[in-house]
Parts: sequence; structure tokens; C-alpha cells
Amino acid sequence: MTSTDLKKGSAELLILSLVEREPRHGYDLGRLIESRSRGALRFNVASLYPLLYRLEKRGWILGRWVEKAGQRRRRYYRLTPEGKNVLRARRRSWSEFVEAVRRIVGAEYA
Amino acid sequence: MTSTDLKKGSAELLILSLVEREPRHGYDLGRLIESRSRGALRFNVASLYPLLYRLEKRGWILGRWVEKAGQRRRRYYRLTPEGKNVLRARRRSWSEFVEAVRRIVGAEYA
DNA sequence: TGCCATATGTCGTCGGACGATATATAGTGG
DNA sequence: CCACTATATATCGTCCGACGACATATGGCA
Repeated sequence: MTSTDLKKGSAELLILSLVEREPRHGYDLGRLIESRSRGALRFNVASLYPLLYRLEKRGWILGRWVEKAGQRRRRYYRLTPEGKNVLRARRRSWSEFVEAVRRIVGAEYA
Repeated sequence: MTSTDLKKGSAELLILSLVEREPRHGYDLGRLIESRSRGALRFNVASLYPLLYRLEKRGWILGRWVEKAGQRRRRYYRLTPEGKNVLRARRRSWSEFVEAVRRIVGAEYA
């Protein structure tokens, strides 16, 4: 499991990326992060839900309650137009960050 | 400039990497991080010095005061054997982390 | 009936980066 | 000579995000 601190700046990028193509609900996002990272990344619910509220408050994602028979109510989030712009910028920042660390830590480890 | 949070888990890895081959002092480490990352990474002194004390307290680096005529006293840090092991593990964690994010965010952005 | 997976929510804590401020010295330009 | 800049280390208080723990609620299965 990756250290707590490594994750601190990447959480928003992960969520924005995952809701890019289709709306997703919180619990699903948590599972997706774990499965797609093959267990390397896992977010506590006490991080995940407040993070979603933060992103929604900033207008980057938009949530909508969906109730269906046979399941608990879910809140699905989709990426807003503003969120798309932020995602683009964050992806760029992320690449720059990784490249910067690579230059210092050594090419063979990036 | 990379966001504050992205840096949170990488700082220790950067320092350990930079003192791997030769002893370095704090101010120099700050400049090295900035120059080698081409300005992408910059650490405040209020982050940098406490970080060095932390690493030394854990026994991963060892500091030694050096006084020379014509310059202020400097504290040079070198990597300890334990620090070498930690560095190896941190490099591995870092690669895994980057790879995990890449899988979620999209290969084209890693 | 008990347990697990699903699904959302929140309190208090902890740790790390930062802005600001401080001290001290060597070198440079006016 | 004096102001300014770069060098070099140090620390206070703040802010913010991840976490452990706890809570609530429902559907399915043994």
C-alpha cells in the first residue's frame, strides 16, 4: 500500500479521471481506484466522501441522487465542463511532477 | 510550480536520492531540487530543515557541521546504511505509485 | 438470525508544507 | 562605508488532507 503522503495530491486527479467518461458513485470510485491500481491505491471513506463534496463545491463535478429498487440510494457524479478543463491542467501538472522527480531520483526509477 | 500536496510524499525520496552519492548541506539540497527539476519543484526552508532533522532522527541520514573560512557554517548530510535500504524501498514504492496512477489516469499522461 | 457487501456520512487526530520572521556572514555596487 | 543580495540555518503558527473509528441503512445468503 502506497504511503499516505504520496497520495495527497493525486486523489483529485484520480476522481476527475474516473468520472470523465461516465457518471460514477462514491463507493464505486473507491473500488475502481483499488482494482485498477491492483491494490496499490486505496482511499478511506473518510477521505473519499469529503473529497467528492469538495470537488462538487468547486463546480468540477456534479452529483445526482439515483434511487432504484433493490439497492441503496447512490449519488452519481459526472464531470462538468469546468471540471474537464481542470482535469486537463491536472494531467499536465502530474506529468511535469513525475518528470521532475524522475530527474532528481534517477531515470531508472521513473 | 507543482501543487503543495503532490509534493507531500516525495520530499523524503528526493533528499535521500540527492545525498546518495555525496554529502550535501540543506541550502544546497534546496537549490539542487529546484535546478534539477528545472523550477518545477521548490521547497520552503520551513519544510526543508525540519525534514532533514526528521530523516536524521530516524537514522537515515547523518549530519556533520563543517566550518570553513569565508563561508557560514554548513551542516552536511550523508546517507547511512539504513538510509540506503530505505531509499531502495522508497524508489520501489514511488515506481509502483506512479504506475498505479498511470493505470487510472490514462497511459498517455504518465 | 447473523453476517457480509453495499452505500453514504462524520468526528477528532495527526503530520507535513507553507508564509513569515529571524539571525548571521561574505561579496558587490554605488 | 553602506545598502543590498546571496548564502545558510532556524522556528512559530496555520492550514489542509488522509485516516481510524464509529455510525446508519439495506439487500442477499446461509
